[in-house]
Amino acid sequence: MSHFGRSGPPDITDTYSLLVLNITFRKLLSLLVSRTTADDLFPLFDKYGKVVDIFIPKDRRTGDSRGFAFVRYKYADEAQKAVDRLDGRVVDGREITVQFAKYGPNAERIQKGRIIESFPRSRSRSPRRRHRDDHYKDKDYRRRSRSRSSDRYERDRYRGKDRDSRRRSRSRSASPVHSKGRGRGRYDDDRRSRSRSMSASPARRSPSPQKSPSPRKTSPPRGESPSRRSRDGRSPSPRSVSPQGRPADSRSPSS
DNA sequence: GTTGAGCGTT
Repeated sequence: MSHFGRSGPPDITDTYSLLVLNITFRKLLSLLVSRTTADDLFPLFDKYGKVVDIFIPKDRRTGDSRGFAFVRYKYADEAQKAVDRLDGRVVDGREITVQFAKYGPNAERIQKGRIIESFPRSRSRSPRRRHRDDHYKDKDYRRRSRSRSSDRYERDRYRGKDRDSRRRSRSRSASPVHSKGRGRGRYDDDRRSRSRSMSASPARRSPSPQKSPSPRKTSPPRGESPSRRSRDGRSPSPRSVSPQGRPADSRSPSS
C-alpha cells in the first residue's frame, strides 16, 4: 500500500483525482521532486481525507518525474478540502498547487476530478449498440444532468472561492495579463479618440503649435472677456477691484 | 534574463 504507483490504477471510477503541481517550473526542481515521493505526499494529503491512490507520472525514458502528481481521493468534499487547504501552500519550502484534475487517464475530460467511466478498455463488452446506445444515452444524459446540477452548484460556489483565493495569491502573475488587457483597452480608446481628433485636426501635430495659437491664444480671452463682462455688468472692473495688486505693483519697482 | 500553465501508470 505504500507504493501507490506500483499497484497500478485501482478503482478510479469512484475516486476524485487531484492534480498536484509542486514546483517552480524548473528542471532543477526535478531533483527536488525526486525527493518528494508518493509516500511523502500521502500523509500530507491523507490528513485531509482518505487518499485512495497517489500517482506521480514519470518519464519512462529518463525516469524523471514531470513535476506533478495525482492524488486520488475517495470523497469529493475531502478532495475539495485538500485543494482548499493545500493549494498554494508551501511544502518543503516550495509552493505547491493543488487542483482538480481536468483530464482523465484516457485524456478524457473529467468533472471535478471525478473520473467518468466512458468506455475504457471494456470495449470487448459490446462496442456496437446503436439502437441501444440511444437508450443508454438518454439514461446517462438524465443521470448526468441531475448529478451535474448539484455538482455544478457546489462547484460554482467552490470555484468562486477558489478563484478568489487563487487570484489573491496570484495577483502578481495576473498583473501582466491585466496590464495587457488594460493596455489594449486603452489603446483602443486612444485610437478611437485619436482617430476623431485626427480627423478633426490633422494639422495639430506637425505644424508649430506656437505660431498659430500664440497670437490668438492671448488675444481672444482678453478682448472677449472684458467686453462680455462689461456688458453683463457683473464684474465691472476687475482691475480696480484689486487694491492689493496695485501696492504690489508699486512695491515691485520700489524694491 | 524572466515569465506560465501544466493532466496520468500496472
